[in-house]
Amino acid sequence: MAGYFENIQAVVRRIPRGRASTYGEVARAAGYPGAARQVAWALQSASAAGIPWQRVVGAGGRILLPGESGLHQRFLLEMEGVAFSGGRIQMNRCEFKFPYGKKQRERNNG
DNA sequence: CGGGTGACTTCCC
DNA sequence: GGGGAAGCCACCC
Repeated sequence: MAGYFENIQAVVRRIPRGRASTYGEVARAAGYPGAARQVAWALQSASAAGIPWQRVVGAGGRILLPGESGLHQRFLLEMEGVAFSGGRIQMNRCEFKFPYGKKQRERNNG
């Protein structure tokens, strides 16, 4: 059985270029509703190398990563075409919604 | 086992 | 829109 990291990473990898999702949504799509903090924890861990971590943001499209890391994240997102307005991502245009339902969730994890 | 921590979220003022 | 409170859960001491 895949562990926490693997499930979360598999889900994050599903987020297409130019789109973004939230910690809570990723947690839900990975099968861990309510584990938003663990998503953040998984991303900052060493195993996060190679996954599009920048596409995961806070509820409402806010970047929660503090300091320069946050600026870097915004830069990476703008580079791939994610639209910002004010300090937030325009989620109405750029949010990626995971397909839900049993089979589809298996696809997310697998 | 208990307590502190955090790239969270939601609700309420 | 800022700020506090509560709920959340894996990790580390």
